[in-house]
Amino acid sequence: MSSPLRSARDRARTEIRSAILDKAREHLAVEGAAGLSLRAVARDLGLVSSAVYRYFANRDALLTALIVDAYNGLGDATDTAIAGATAAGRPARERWVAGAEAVRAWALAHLQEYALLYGSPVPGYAAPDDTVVPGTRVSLALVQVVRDAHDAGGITVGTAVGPGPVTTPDLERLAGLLGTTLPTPVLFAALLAWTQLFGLLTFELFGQTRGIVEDHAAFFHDAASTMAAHIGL
Amino acid sequence: MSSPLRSARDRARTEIRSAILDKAREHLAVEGAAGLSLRAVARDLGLVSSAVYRYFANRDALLTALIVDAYNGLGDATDTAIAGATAAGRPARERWVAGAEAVRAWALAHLQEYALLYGSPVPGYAAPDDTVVPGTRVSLALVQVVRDAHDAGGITVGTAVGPGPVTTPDLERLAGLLGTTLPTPVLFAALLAWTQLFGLLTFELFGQTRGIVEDHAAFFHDAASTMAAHIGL
DNA sequence: TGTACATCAGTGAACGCGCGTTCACTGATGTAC
DNA sequence: TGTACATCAGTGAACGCGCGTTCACTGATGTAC
Repeated sequence: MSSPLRSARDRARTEIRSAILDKAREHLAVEGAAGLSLRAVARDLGLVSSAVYRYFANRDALLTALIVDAYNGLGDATDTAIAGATAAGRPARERWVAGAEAVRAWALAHLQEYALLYGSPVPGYAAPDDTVVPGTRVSLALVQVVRDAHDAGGITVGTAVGPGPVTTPDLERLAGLLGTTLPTPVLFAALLAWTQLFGLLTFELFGQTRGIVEDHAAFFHDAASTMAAHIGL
Repeated sequence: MSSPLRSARDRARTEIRSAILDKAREHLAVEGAAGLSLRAVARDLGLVSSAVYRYFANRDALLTALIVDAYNGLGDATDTAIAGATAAGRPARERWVAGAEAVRAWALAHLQEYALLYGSPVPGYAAPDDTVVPGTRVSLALVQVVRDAHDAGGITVGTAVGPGPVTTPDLERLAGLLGTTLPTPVLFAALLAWTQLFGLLTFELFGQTRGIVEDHAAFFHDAASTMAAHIGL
């Protein structure tokens, strides 16, 4: 507290906390969330299982930390990709595709973490509020591309079918929540693209498109471009 | 074998087998696939755990039976809905939407079974070949609507962005597999709609759209119509 | 129709396993005087 | 700078739990003569 440098105890604390998280991520990658065990993680670190309780209140707290980190990793990857495309002066559609492909790249590299975020809910685990904000990062990054394009006048609304009379108020509420003036048909298309993006990834990662799609990267690229086109980018 | 009526033993066998499956489905609905336990199922049926092994070789065999039944339940529901819409003389787009909404209705009524089929893979479980054919039923039912419409000349291809040069051969291979002459842009759009349909459902069921979409039924309806429009129905 | 044997559903005990969490403890690190 | 006390990371044993699977067995059902 009084020292400008953190104490040895303090340093050790953060280091070991990360070591636990890293090892837990390793286990997650092999066993999945349901098979993640405090005891196994402790064992692998040469710790006694009860020692982990100095760092995480219980198994759920460890899971929550993993979820928050995963959301942030995904958020960072997407932000970086979009920022890069923006810096390179790429048009909105390509920025959107770059963001989408960053999501895919992260998901492929972190399969079980992706499953933790977007797969079946872990039975008996209720995500606490801490996970909400990091969880919105990807969606916000992607919708920001659409907002920028719209602000620059670069969106042509021409979707065949838009939202119906029941869905429209829902979208207006959402627009208010986002503090944006995006027209509802555009927001509708963006929402659809969002669900499609993750639907596609989930199918690819969980093996539903096995035997149907061969070149997943190419298919994803074409799909992402199509989504962007539907949004009007 | 010689008797026209099945023996008491035989009847008991099929009945108890179904009782085990029913109880397993109940447990699945509460605990999820990872928490499904042979012992708990046996206990609830007043059986000793080892007795279950007279009916299923092991836990994985039980899971497989649940998966096959679930795929068939979903397939039946979809077939019935589409057949009903066809019998009522509804146009192709409405037939597609009817099929999609049947998938949603089934999924809502069988959340954990849906998760078993389309959620995170169960760690350590590899679905055997028996599950492949039932697994394709929904997709085939939906694509059949598109084929019928195409055969009747009812498809207007006008998608903004189609498949690229890498994806096109993939789609031609798939068309061959299906034994259809659907143009690749239509097949591409159908594939996208398929992934979007399940992406949307997964988001709704797993709570990703909580706080974003209020009236899920209406949103789904609008989304399904939009997908159909993108296919050209 | 009656008897002898074969089949097989269900039993109960056991094997060997891993899990999350609690708790009194020890000894090293940090802090206040 | 040195000492006394407070903090707290890590220990090791224990509690109580549930799991999948195997195996020798019993007794009822089915079958062949």
